[in-house]
Order: sequence, then C-alpha cells, then structure tokens
Amino acid sequence: MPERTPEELVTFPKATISRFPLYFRALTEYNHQNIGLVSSEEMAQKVGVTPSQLRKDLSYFGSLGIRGAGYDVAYLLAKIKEILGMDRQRRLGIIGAGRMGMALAGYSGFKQHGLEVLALFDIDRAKWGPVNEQLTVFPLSELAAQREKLGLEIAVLTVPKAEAQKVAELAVEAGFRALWNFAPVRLEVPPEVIVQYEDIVVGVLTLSHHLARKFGT
Amino acid sequence: MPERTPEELVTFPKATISRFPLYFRALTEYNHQNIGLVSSEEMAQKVGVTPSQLRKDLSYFGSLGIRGAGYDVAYLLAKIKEILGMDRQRRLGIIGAGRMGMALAGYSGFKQHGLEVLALFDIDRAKWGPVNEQLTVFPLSELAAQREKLGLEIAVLTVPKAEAQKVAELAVEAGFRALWNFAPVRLEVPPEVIVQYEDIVVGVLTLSHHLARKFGT
DNA sequence: CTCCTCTTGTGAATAATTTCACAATCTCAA
DNA sequence: TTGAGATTGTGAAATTATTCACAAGAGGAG
Repeated sequence: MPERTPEELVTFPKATISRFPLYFRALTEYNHQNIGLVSSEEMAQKVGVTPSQLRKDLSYFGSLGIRGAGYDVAYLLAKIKEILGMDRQRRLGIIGAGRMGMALAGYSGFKQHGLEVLALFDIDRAKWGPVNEQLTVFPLSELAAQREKLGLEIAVLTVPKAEAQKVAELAVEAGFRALWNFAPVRLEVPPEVIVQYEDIVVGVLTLSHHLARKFGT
Repeated sequence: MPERTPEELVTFPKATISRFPLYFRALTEYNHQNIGLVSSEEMAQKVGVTPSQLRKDLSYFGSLGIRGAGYDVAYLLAKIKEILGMDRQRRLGIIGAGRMGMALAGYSGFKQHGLEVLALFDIDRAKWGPVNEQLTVFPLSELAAQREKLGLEIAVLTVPKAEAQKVAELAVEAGFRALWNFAPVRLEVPPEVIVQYEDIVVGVLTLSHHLARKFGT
C-alpha cells in the first residue's frame, strides 16, 4: 500500500527562494502584456540573473517549462505562487505601532503578493483604536484573541531592541509560528517557530563600504 | 621607488560585509557595558554565527585580535567603522516623498550608523517645502544643486517602478555615484555607479514559503 | 512522417563560501 | 623567566552554490 509520497525532498540553495519574488514580478508583467510564453534567456535578462541559474532554480520544483518553446507564463506564475505560499492570502499582525510599524502597515506592495496586514498591536494605550476603516491598533494583551479571530499567521516585530525577546515570547505563546523580526537582535524561540530577520541598514552600509573602498572615502 | 601599496587586495565573500553591521552593533553594546575585551566565541554566539566564521570575516581585514585574549572592543569597533565607511558621516538624499520615502526619512536607526538623511525630492509640487526643522522636500529639478550644497553621496530611490529608471538617470546626471534602490526593477547605469537593491517582500515571502512547506499551507 | 531548429532540464565541472583543526602567540601567575 | 591555559589567524578540507555543456524533447515545415 503506497504511502503518500512526500511533496518534495530535494534540497536547494537558500538563495533560490529569494530569487522567486523577482521571477514572480517579471511573470506578472509578462502576463499584463499578454505574453504567453517566455524563454529563460529573456526572463533572466529582465531580472538580472543568468539563464542557467533561472532554469536551475525552477528545476528544483519540477519540469515547469516546455522544451524547445520556453515557459508558459500563466502556468509558471501559478506554480511560483504555490511555491511561495502565495496561493492563499497570508495575514500579518504587526507588533509595535511606531514609525516602522505604521509604514509597513501602509505599504501598498503587499497586496499583489497575497499579503495582508489585518491588525497592529502596542502596549501604549494612547495608540489603541482604529487607524482607518481597515485597521485597528489593539492592546498587546489581545494578541492571542485577535490572532485566532482574524486568522493571523505572521507576527511582524517592529519593537525596540530591548523589548524584542519578550514580545517574541508573547507572540509564540499567542500561537504564532512565524516571526518577521525588524529588531536588531537574535531571538530565542522554540525550534518549530520560524524567524526571518530583516536588517534595513545592511544594504546602505554595503553601499557605504563600497564608496569607502572604491573611491577612498 | 616604492608605489603606494594598494589598500587591500584580498577578495572576500560578499556575505562577509553583510555580517559587519551585526558585529558593529554587538560591539557597540559591549562598549556600553564597559566590556573591553571579547572572544570570538562570545561575540559569535551573540550575533548568531560560528566563531570561526567571525574570525575568518575579520581576518580579511588584517589581524584585528589578540591571540590568547580576544578582541579589543574599542579597537575593533573603530576598525569596523572604517571598513563600513562609517568613520565619516554619509549623507543621503531620498528621491520620492511617498510613504516609503517618508518612513525612511524618519527612521531613527540611521544615526548610530553614521547615516543622515538631509533632503527629500519629489516631482509633486504639493509635497515641496519643509517637513520639519531638519528636512525639506525639494523639487526634483534641484537634485544636482542640493547634492552639491548638502554633500549628498547616496541617492535613495523610493519611486514607483515605472519611474525608477528615469529617476536613476537623473540621479547619475546630478552626480550621484551610489544608488539604494527600493523599486522592484533592475537599473541600467554606467559601470562606475554602484547600485544596491532592496526588496522588502523577499523576507516575508521566504517566511510564507516556509509556512507552506513546513506546515503544508 | 521526418528533419531541423529551438530551448529546457540536468549531471558534471567549476567556483565560492564555510568549517575544521591546529600552529602561533599572547596573558597571567608563580 | 618559565610554563600553563587561552584564543586568534589561517591553510586545507568540506560543503554549498553557480555555471557549463549537451542530451532530451517539443514544435513546426514540408
């Protein structure tokens, strides 16, 4: 009696997944332009990778193209959505209604990627209440109740560094299994919880380093 | 007659530089706690890398530690500032005074990294004028003049995708040699111009992928 | 149906990055 | 001054990621 075969057992470079959003957006654009078929050459050029890297990246998830022809835009788009978990809406709750939290809450780019900010949380009672029609700032104590009610899956941590560990623990207690952490600290969480770190200054300091090195200050 | 020897000829992994901001912040903290000496073991633990990776990363820039003792916090901090080009202030101009641009302009974390936002630029005349005591939104046409006057080095592109290429060209014409691009497009620029791409959704889509894969949606 | 052209999919080769393991050498104590 | 204990710095090994190069189809023309 055959077991259900595991979805995918292949391992692939971590960087592969980080290129998928690029592919997704390129394909979205081709779709808008009513282009039905695209070659790895063409698409790779557009996103700035080599054609063989694009093909290799896709190959980890099956034979998604048509030999001799290219990739079917609509089909590949659907596959990539599936791979990135965008085939269903992901609901985010932002903890920390400071400047960073509010900016993220208002970011218009989430929608096209199947992401949705449904609530903010803060300890500061002065911030509690509706932000606009869609969005309310809740007391931090409502984390578990609202997660349940709104179906939140991802907790976004935009709190000061000193608070981050404590808040992460609250989020885990409240049932979150995925944290997107903007605070510049490593978090201690149970192994089943996934943490993604975001460090906004890395990019600009990389630039600064190149300026220093290339132009000697 | 000896030529001036080139500052550094070693090549190192690109990821090395992206770990330096982590080291920088850990060291800053040790400094505040009046810890004068720290081992690679201790510091690596704190930032979440292996001790040998930390030592290797630092070794590309010379022998920065003391065998048998560890790293001198103040000395290493100074060195890392130098490597990241933080030994002098870097001045940023943000092009695109939309939500993202304004959020970055108000980000309080830049200061401790030697970064300073000195101006915003926009085509929309409704946005022109002072934002607060420190900061003004200028017409895009003033890009070159203000870059010169304020000593701006890095242009931050927070404009819509469709505008990004054109705006990049304006920035290059205005004399910028470093672009930090938040628009999800690859930019065509002359080879001497450095572009750093920032893609805010990569992190959260990575989470989404892990959710889909680990918990099967 | 066959041939020719095109482009994918993928093992193998190459390149890049990380980890290992230990010699070098510093500190401190007696 | 010497020896014990600690921790760096770094070639070499191991691992991971990218690129190459070509066989395996797919599609279209005749």
